[in-house]
Formats: sequence, C-alpha cells, structure tokens
Amino acid sequence: MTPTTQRSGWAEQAARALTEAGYRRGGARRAILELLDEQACALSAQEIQRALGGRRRAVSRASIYRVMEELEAIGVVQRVELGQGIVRYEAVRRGPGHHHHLVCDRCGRLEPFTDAGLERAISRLSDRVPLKVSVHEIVIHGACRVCAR
Amino acid sequence: MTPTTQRSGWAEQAARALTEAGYRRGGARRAILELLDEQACALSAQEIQRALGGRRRAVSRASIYRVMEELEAIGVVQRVELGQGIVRYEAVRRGPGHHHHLVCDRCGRLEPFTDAGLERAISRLSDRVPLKVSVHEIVIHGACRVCAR
DNA sequence: GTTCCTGCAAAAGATTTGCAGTGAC
DNA sequence: GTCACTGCAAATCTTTTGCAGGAAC
Repeated sequence: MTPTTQRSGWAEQAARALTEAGYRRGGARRAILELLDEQACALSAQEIQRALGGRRRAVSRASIYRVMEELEAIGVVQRVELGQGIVRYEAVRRGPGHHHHLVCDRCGRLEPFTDAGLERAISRLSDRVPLKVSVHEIVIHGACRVCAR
Repeated sequence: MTPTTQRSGWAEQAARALTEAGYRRGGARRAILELLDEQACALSAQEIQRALGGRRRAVSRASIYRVMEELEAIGVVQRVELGQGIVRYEAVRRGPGHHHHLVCDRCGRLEPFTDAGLERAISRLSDRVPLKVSVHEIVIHGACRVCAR
C-alpha cells in the first residue's frame, strides 16, 4: 500500500540523461538530483530549498525552478499539483516507487499510495486516448483519520 | 468518450446548498453558479472573470476567489490543477458530467474524458484507503495530435 | 578560453486580505 | 436596520527573468 523510499540509480540515470541532453554537471543540479532520489513523495520548491540549505550545498530558489524545468523537460521529474496551489516535484520512476497521492484537504497531509487495479485501468485507457501519453497523475482528496473525527 | 455540457439542476442544487449553509444570494454568486453550470470543463479564475464580464454581470476577481472558496467548502465545486500552476474550478457532478482531464503539455489544450473502468477501480480503492474520500482527480499528460507531429 | 550554470535582485502573476459602500433579508 | 456581500486597492506569495560573476569542459 505504501511505497518505500527508493535509492535506486535514479539520480545516476537522471544525470546521464542530462549529459546526453547537453547539460553540464553543476553543483546545484547534483544536489537537487541526490535530494529527489531520496524522497518517497513529492516536494515543493520551498521544501527543496530548505532541505538543501540544511543538509548540503544551499541552492537558490531561482536555480531550483530552473533545474526542475530542465528535469521535467527530459522526463525524469514530474510536476504534481495537489490542491494547495503549490507545485510539487518528484522523481519519475517505473515499477516500484511509482505512486499516486492522498491529500487531506483540512490539514494538508500528503500520503503516497499504489494500486495495481488503477494502473491497469490507466494503462488500458492510455491506448485509446487522443494523446501521446507521457505521465499520469491521480489525486484522492478527503479527510484523514485525525481530521475526520 | 467526451462528455457533453450539462444544464441539469446543478446551479439550483448549489444555490440551495449555499442557502442551507447560511449564505445569502448575492448577484456575484448567482452569476458564477449559472456560468459554471453551463461549462463542460474546468475554468480558471481569469476565464471566469472574462466570461462574466462579457455576457452578464461583471464580477471582481476577489469575489470570484471568495465565492469559489465557499462553493468548494460546501462540496459543490472542485478545484483542479492541471499542470500550468493555475487553479481551475468546476462543478462537482455525479454520474453523467463527471469526467477527468487530458492535458497537452506543449500547447496547454485541455480535454475532458470519462472511463468506466477507471471509475470502478477508483471506487474499489476508495473503500480501502485511510481517508474519508470526498473527490478524486485524474490527469493524463502528453502531447496532443497536433503537437505530437 | 568559451559557454553554460548560478545567485541575486527585480519583475511578473496569481491569490488573499482590509476596508468601505451596497444589497439581501 | 442589521449583517452579509462585493469591489477596489494593497499586500502576500510563488514563479520567472535579467544580469554579472564563477564553474565546467
């Protein structure tokens, strides 16, 4: 039900993809890739900045947005918007690690989930849709156990 | 595949829900409800303002945001975020009219779709999730026929 | 050495809030 | 007549952009 943190070779794959796309390997990019690789769920730009400032090389907000844009363009990162008007980012993974989101609309709590039935339905649907599909995003809104009381 | 515009009693239901929740029936609220009832798909605050200014009573941006917040709180409107960092709003409908979204990430084109298999999977999942579910949102990203060429 | 990458500060948007006038009941 | 609703303008917050110095190749 709940996916675990992945420390696969995602960061390495992503770095390779960047190189192939003609990008250089700056410090900000490396720090961001490493951070994202450790996350089990999506982070906002603000959260990324805080996390980087605390634990390793600080990175400016502008660079975060620029790098995320590049990473999204080459398809290794996905933007997700979960209802608070804030954009979040997460590593695109296939198989394990791939997940969707439960959001508590009262307290803002965020939780990842996976569901094989849903993925099958999406996969079937993707073939019949007038779109060359890249990624999909499923968000379930509600009240979490604490807030529903 | 593509849902049609609904001109059900949604606006009336929503107006009743507002009254029950203790709200009065101002001009801005009425205009917004009528507009939303006619839409087949989600609108941004900006689009709502333009549409209202052209065809009927003009409504200020601030009022649009305030009204949408109320409508969302009583559960008749849903915020949807489709990847351009812009919040959109649409009427919550059950059965016909209920739909999800295809987004072309290149040109921004937005198209609604429905899928029974997906709804069944979501419905089964909703019972097993640690959340009192209110609404769900599915977004499929990709390149539309025109852009994919 | 050249070209790309970053940070800083300013700009551009979207959304929210304070306040005063208007309208619903 | 009272209290809620609305518009306007200002404030806040997120994201983008311009520019100059520093880093990768």
